[in-house]
Amino acid sequence: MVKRKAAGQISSDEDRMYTDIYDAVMGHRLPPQTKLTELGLCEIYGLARHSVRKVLAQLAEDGLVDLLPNRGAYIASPSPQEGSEMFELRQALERLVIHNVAEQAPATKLAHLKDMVRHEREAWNKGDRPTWIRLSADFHVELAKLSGNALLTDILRRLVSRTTLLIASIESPGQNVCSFDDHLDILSKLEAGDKTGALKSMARHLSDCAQRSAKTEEKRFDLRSALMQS
Amino acid sequence: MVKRKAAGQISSDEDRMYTDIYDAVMGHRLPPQTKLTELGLCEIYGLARHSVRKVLAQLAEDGLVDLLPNRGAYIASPSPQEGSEMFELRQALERLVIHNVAEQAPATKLAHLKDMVRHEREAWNKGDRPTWIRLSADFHVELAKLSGNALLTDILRRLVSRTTLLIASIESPGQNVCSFDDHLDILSKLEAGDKTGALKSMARHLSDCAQRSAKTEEKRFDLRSALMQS
DNA sequence: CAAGAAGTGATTGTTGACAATAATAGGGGG
DNA sequence: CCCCCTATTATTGTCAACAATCACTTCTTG
Repeated sequence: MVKRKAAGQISSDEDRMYTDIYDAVMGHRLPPQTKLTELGLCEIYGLARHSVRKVLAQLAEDGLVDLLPNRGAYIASPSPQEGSEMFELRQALERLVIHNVAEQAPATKLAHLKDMVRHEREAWNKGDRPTWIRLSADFHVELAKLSGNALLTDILRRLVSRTTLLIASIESPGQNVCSFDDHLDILSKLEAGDKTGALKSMARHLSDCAQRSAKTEEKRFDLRSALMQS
Repeated sequence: MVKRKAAGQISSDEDRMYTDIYDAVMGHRLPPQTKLTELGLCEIYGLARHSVRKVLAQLAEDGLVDLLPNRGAYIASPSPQEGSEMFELRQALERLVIHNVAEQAPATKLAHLKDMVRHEREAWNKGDRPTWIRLSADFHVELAKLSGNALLTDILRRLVSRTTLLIASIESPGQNVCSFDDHLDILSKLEAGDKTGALKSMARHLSDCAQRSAKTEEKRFDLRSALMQS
C-alpha cells in the first residue's frame, strides 16, 4: 500500500481510486496517454469532482499522470530521455540505499524482504502480472525503508512508480524486466555482509533494466518510422 | 525564480504569493511553526480561498510548510533528523550533478554561474541577507540544470529549499553558512577540468553546511532544556 | 482552587453552481 | 474537393455558500 503525506484527510474512496489507477497502469490496462475525465471518475467512485481532482493531483505528483492545463489528465508516457534520467537517478539513490542498509540495518530485517521476493516468484509463476509488477517495485521501496532515511524512501518510491510505468508499457510478456533473481542476489550479498558485492549487483540490476527498457523503446520508434513510409 | 510544473494554470498573484512566502521564510521574517491562515492570505493577495489553498499545497509539496489536516498550514521546522537526511541525499545527488557537468557541460555555460556567485558576494557585502540566501540556493539549482537531467534538477530544487529553510532558522548572522567562496572553488575546479577535485570540494562544502546546521540545532536544544529547568 | 465539560467563535474541508477554455461539428468560400 | 471560419458541446477552472472540525472561554463540580 502506498503511503502519502498528510495533506487534507484522505477518504477511503479516494484511496481506492488512487490504488485502482495505480494497479491499472501497472497492469497496463490503462495504456499511456489514456485520458481520464473528471466526470467519468466521479461516477465510477461516487466522489465529488473536487476529490477526484485532489487524487489526480497526487497521481500527477507521483509522475503517473500528466496534468495539462485546461486539457485534463492523461496517463503519463515517459520519453526515452526521461527514462534514462530516471535510471541515472536511481543508480545514485539506490547506491546510497545499499550503503546505508549494509552499514546500519540488522540482518533480521532482511527476512521480510526475502518473503517479498518469494511472493514475487509465486506471482510470476502464476502469471499474475499486475501483482508481480507491484511486488517487483515494492522490493526497492521496502529496501529503501531499511536505509532509515524517510526522505530518500519517499523520493525513491515516486521514482520507482515512474520507472514501473515505463516498464509496464513494454509489450514483451515473455521477457522478465526486473527479475526476482536479481533481487535475491542483492539480498544474499547483503546478508553475507558483502557491501561491495551488493553495490555491484544493484548497479548491474538497474543497468540491465535501463538497457531493456531503452531497447524496447527504440523498437517502438522503429515501428513508427516504418509505418510512416507506407 | 522558481519554476513549477503545469498543474492548473498559475495566476500571477498565486505566483507572487508563493515567492513572497518563499522569500519571507528564507529571510526568516516568517519563523518556523508560524501559522498561515487561509483567510489572512486571501485578504493580503486578493485571492479566492481556493487559490490560496492551491499555493499552500505547492508549498507543502516543496517542504516549506507543513499541512496539518483540519488545523491549517504552518511554516515547516525540520528536525535535526530530517536535516541530516537532507544532506545525506544532497551528497548523493550533487555528486551526480558534478559528475555529469564535468563530463558533458560546456565550459561556456559556467560563465553564467560565475555571474551568480558575483551577485551572491555583492548581496552579502550589502548585508542583503534574503537575496544572498536565495542566490546561494539558486547556485546549486542552476548547477544541477547543467547536468542535463531535468528530474534531478527538480528533486534537488526542492531539497535545496528545505535545506535553506533549515539554515534560515540559524540565528547567527555573522556566520556565513553556505559560502560563495566554496561555490567559486567548485566552479574553478570544474573549469580546470578537475572532476575529482570538484567532487571533493562539493562533498566538503555540503559536509560543512551539514555540520554547521547540526551544531546550531544542538545549541537550540540546549537552550530549550535550559529553560525547562527554570 | 483545580479539573473537566459544554458552549461559542474561528478556521478548515466539502459541495454544488457558474465562468472560461478547449475539442468538435457544421457551413461557407476559395 | 479541401481549407478555414463559426457555432455548439463537452470539459476544466474558479467562486461562493454550507458543513464539519478545532481552539478557546466560561461554567460547573469535586
